[in-house]
Amino acid sequence: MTTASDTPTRSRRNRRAEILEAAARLFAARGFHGVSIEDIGGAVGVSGPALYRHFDGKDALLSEMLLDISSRLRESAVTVATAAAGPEETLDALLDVQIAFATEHPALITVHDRELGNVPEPARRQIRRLQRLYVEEWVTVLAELHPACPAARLRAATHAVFGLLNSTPHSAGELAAQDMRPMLHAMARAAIAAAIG
Amino acid sequence: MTTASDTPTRSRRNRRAEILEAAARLFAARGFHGVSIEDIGGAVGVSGPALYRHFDGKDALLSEMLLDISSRLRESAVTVATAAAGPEETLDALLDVQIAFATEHPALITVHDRELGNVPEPARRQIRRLQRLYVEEWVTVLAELHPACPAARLRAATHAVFGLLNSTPHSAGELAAQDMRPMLHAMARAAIAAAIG
DNA sequence: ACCAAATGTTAGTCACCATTAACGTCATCG
DNA sequence: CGATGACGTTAATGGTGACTAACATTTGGT
Repeated sequence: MTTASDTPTRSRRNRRAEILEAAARLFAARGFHGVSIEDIGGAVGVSGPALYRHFDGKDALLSEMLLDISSRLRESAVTVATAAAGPEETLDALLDVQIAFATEHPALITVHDRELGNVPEPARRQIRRLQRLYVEEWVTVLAELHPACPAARLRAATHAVFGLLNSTPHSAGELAAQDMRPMLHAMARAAIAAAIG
Repeated sequence: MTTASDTPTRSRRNRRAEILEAAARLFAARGFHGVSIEDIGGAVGVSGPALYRHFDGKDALLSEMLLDISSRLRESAVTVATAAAGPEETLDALLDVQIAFATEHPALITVHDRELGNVPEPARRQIRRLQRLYVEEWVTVLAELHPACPAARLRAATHAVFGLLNSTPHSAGELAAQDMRPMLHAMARAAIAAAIG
């Protein structure tokens, strides 16, 4: 109804990506089971079963979406962690990665931490693994900053910080991104210091 | 299959509450559309359409659930705000209310900020209103602590703090509640100070 | 121009699910 | 007792939605 039938040339280009993006937006808004194949097709200008030319099914679409998100996050974290000067700088860089992702792709973040339960088993394990590795990247850095703190506490604090940073989809529109990002960074920094300091 | 058929006397007592509790757990785990009436009935030992003796339908059940949650939160906030000595104490009390609710009823918190979109219109508006009033309770207190800070920033910071506090369902089992609660309080306090200070 | 792969379309099919109907049971209260 | 209402049960019913089948159309390589 709104988008999609722009240029007929673009259609051939990256339908897959277009579908994934539209599906993410819809899943974030109404939940996996609240969105039909027809809805997703309609959002990109094709209708219904055309999606089966690009994906094995609705489950496969979700699996690929979450796998992509968790891969990207983890990869960014690894890059940042290896290229860093010290734990303080690494933590700042990790925060920036997560904040950038959350503010630039709110729908992906929303889907990422709501819909894992709907991913069928082969992929679910892998996504969980990537998520765990991502968390461990944070925990490692935090442990360097405060070796005496038990790992369980560091992990819990990390999840709390994710909750803080991933709140952007909920407060969309309240504040401009240019104001939101440094505020989130400062809040997260202070929260971490309070948790493990 | 698991619970429910304990005492036949308890059955007559509070079926409604039992149903609401089971439904909350299921909705939190699989999402509103991922749970069938049959599932909910089965979870309390009756099967399927028996629920219609207690609720007008699946939508009505969700509406009542969210209305109850937002009412309880707002009422607690009002109580705390009127009985308080000063803004600092009020803020501490508000934090304790939210932390207690989030750690004691993780399923309710999860449903509360995921499923509003599935509530039909008469109730949706009312729930939104209660949620807005709850947020305003926080914003009012924060404004007293820092009058120069623009309201939009206070609102965004409040949402971020909710994200932090409501992260408990995600980090369930990492840390004992007795350790988790003061840590969340300290993190939230520090995050607020960093945001508006 | 011709073939094959890619990409769509529309019309089934089949399962699931919310809701209703029609029909018991049992306790309470007159 | 006997009726009434609370609470359940098992069969429809009707709609929706994922997926498949059968049938175009386009397109790029030869």
